Amino acid sequence: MEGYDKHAFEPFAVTVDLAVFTVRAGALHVLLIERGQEPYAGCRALPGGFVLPEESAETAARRELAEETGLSDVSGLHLEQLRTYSEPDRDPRMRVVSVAYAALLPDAPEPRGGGDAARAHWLPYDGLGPLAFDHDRILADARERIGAKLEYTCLATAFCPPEFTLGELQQVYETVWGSPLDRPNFRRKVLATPGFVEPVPGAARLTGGRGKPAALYRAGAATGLHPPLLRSAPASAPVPDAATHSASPSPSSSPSRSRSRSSSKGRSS
Amino acid sequence: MEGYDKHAFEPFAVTVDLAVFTVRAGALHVLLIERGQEPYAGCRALPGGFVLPEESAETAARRELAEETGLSDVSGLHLEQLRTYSEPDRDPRMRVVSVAYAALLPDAPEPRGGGDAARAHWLPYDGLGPLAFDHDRILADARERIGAKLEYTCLATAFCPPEFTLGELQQVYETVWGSPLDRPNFRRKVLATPGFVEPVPGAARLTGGRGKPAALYRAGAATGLHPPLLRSAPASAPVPDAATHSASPSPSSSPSRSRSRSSSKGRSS
DNA sequence: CGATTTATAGTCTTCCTGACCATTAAGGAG
DNA sequence: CTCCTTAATGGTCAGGAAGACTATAAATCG
Repeated sequence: MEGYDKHAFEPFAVTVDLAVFTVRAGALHVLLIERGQEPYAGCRALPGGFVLPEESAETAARRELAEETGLSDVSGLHLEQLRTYSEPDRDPRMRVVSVAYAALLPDAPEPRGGGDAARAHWLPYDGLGPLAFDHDRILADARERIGAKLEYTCLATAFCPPEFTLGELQQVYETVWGSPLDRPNFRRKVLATPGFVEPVPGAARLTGGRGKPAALYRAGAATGLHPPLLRSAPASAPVPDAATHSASPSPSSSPSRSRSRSSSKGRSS
Repeated sequence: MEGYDKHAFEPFAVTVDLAVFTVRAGALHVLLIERGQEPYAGCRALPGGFVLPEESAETAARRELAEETGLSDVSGLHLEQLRTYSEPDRDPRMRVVSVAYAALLPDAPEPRGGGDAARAHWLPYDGLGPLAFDHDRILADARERIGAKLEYTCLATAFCPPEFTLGELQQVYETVWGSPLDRPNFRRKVLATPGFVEPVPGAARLTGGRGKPAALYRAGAATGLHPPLLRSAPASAPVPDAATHSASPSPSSSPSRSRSRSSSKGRSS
């Protein structure tokens, strides 16, 4: 980072690639385009494009998000930088460095609008064939990142419409993590976290028909989640077993008597 | 990510910037260079450099790490991509996109060796003046990332030499987090986590002189830490208090008896 | 030697969570 | 209308993890 004039440097093309997720019908969906030309013609790929001369990558990502989804206002959507992919051979034509972003959408309207949006479609994450370039890896990284952030942030509400039920929120977790959660426990945890959700006063929604109507909630002001809401088995970083460890002396403390208190966490007025 | 031939695109310079950390004398130190020329002449900056035509950013980062530290073998060091900084005006001379990396070193030998290494020096993280370019922000992001990863990974051992005591490991946490930990509890947690550390059979080290010799440990095979070892107060994602949140139907429950105990983290007395 | 320092070994209590069971409030079948 | 099903909501209970200590062991220093 010094002496620009002295060293020769290669010019790179810089692009952004977007992993755009939504939850539809209980399944995780991704926004993909079908490539019309070589290389990888006919293959699916992540939406994306070049970073323009006067743009930051962040700006370019949000612009592309608007173009590809056809949505007029993407300012409220969650968009976060994932990481940058820069293998020299990741694009056979030339040297392209790509900054990947992950975005979350509440509902999943099929993209419509001019130009780019027409090419994009929602596809279920599971059962996707191979994607163009290194987009398989980008997409897998994106899913893992989102799954991890659900644990210790309030990000899940980004998948939900402005008003939602706790059942819908729970389904976000179950869909992204791919494992079911206990409903009462999930409820308890969410409601005990100050600022995660706030109830909509008199509202309730009939949940599609059968069953008791569910109360509606809005996203709260909190962004972090302490303590976190952990997945049972970590998908990304499996603890390598350590079969022969001799730790944990087992406390064997006398069983504490019934706890009458309700004990929520947030307080501390 | 399509039609390269049809669109004009701006060539960017791509660089890597390194936030290299170590723990020395109980304080977090960073490897910095002093710039010799404009812009920001005389300012401190993160080490870094251009990504070469046939390199990935990862490769470039490791090469720069070797060059700037003067170490002959950096293959075992922890190096992870942080994020990419691409504001159009971040370098006044030209359009430069920088991929930032964070690296962790066990001990902190003053860099020596040819060329680049001579410019680099360890400086305490606390009390640093402003850095060149947007390196303040990169450095702050790096520290936050490392602090967060200590919570849910076994990363802390990357700051330690091959054999270390639990006291040294604890000091890593305390230094990066900036808050003291209870020693017996820390011990219990680390030893109860399979694969975090493994004891070196007959070894013990006199801890600088006074006190009982501490047992030596090596880093284990585990990478993840479940359940995590949480900081008490999140520095990065402070729950926005939610002063006026009306959520959580309120457990009523008479205000849980004042916790008579100290409640602050540092031990009392 | 005793005092100090540091490592290590417990104890106890509280809080969080997973696994349940119970109740309420809707719709649908007969 | 009544019973059954479905889903939301409200509880209980036991076990585990973590915070807050107290106690003991093994070195060095004065």
